[in-house]
Amino acid sequence: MKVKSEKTADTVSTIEKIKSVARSEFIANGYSGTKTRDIAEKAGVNLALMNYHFRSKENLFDLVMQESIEKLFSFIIPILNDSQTSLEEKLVLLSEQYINLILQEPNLPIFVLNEIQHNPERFASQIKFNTEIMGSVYLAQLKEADSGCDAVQHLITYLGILLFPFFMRPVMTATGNLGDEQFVAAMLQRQKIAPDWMKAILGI
Amino acid sequence: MKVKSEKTADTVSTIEKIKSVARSEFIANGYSGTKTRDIAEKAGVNLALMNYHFRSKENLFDLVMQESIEKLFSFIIPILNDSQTSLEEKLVLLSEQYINLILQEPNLPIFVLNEIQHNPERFASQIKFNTEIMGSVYLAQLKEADSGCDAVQHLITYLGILLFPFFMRPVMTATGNLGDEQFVAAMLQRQKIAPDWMKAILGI
DNA sequence: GTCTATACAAAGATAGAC
DNA sequence: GTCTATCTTTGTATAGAC
Repeated sequence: MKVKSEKTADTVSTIEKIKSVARSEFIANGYSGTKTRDIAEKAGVNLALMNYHFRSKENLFDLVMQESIEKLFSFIIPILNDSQTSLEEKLVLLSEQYINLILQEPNLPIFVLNEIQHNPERFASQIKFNTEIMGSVYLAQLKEADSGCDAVQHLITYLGILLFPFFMRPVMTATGNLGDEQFVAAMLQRQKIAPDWMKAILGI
Repeated sequence: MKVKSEKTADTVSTIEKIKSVARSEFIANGYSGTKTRDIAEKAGVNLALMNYHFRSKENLFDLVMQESIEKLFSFIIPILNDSQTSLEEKLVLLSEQYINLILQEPNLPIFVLNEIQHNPERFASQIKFNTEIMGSVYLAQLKEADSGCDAVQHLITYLGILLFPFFMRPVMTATGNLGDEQFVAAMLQRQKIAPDWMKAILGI
């Protein structure tokens, strides 16, 4: 029984180890830029183990994508659908929590959006944009704040204000305009100002 | 002489044909997602011809990247550095010309930024962010308009307002929230409003 | 100089024996 | 769970036809 539980524990940790390395490799290099041998090597496991636990590279990738899409989109849904908070409060919450989240994993947005672009129909079903976001309290509040412009526009704009700097990060840091620490500092500054910017756009 | 000029013309068109297909393939699938055989097939040329005209896949890719970076970044430099136009005029010009440009090639931004992220040091030298953009008249005018916040923040914000919707496009269209035509319509609407949004942010 | 057919090597993923 | 074999894909090199 001791042996058996150890085996189970090892199996779980091996699977998690592979998934963990796969996640960082896929996010760093994309699907086609990632080699299964690299994952196996960095996870310290035998190459064939990946095919034993997961059926294929594609399968493993789908797991990572599902997690990543969940993290990037579903994460904000509770904030968007809280009927107790005002629009202003939602803007603050979104800025705080979203930027904190992405600072932990700066390449998550471009990874997810890039892979979706390469394979839109494949991942479309996993994105809960229709009901949870398009029918959210947040969108209704945006519509109320500015009936002159489509609320979806404002939705996208605010996401862009919060996320786009992370797309530009490699450009800024690689060209030597910004150090890594300076980028983080800039994002923390942005985190505080962003809600005011959005309110200015909405005229509230 | 006639023969020679014809040969030259054919050569050019073959090279251009390959480059043209390579461009669209690389932009659609990224570097590692693109196979040389696909390029050859879609260009209707023999596979070995690619290695004859260009030395390698990497070489061909570098040409495409150089063009793409030029298109995405250097394109706006003349607008940014025109000392004859006001900040408000620059905002309008940027919105008009940038959105028109990207509507022609909607996946250009995410392609370029994604590849730069995969290989920052390699393409850093090609991005003229230091002098031409960081030292631009536009940035000085932004600084003048809002001394309370770093002008680079505003630079990034406006780029995000103009470009980020294109990153979200596959998400919107694939989930059935937006048709392709509706997306274009939304971008044309945004093209008109974006300068006003930015002025609201700047408080001018 | 331009293009084709073919061959080769390396890397990839997967399957099956142990 | 592991190791090895295999089969496919992919990038590149060569030899020669036009």
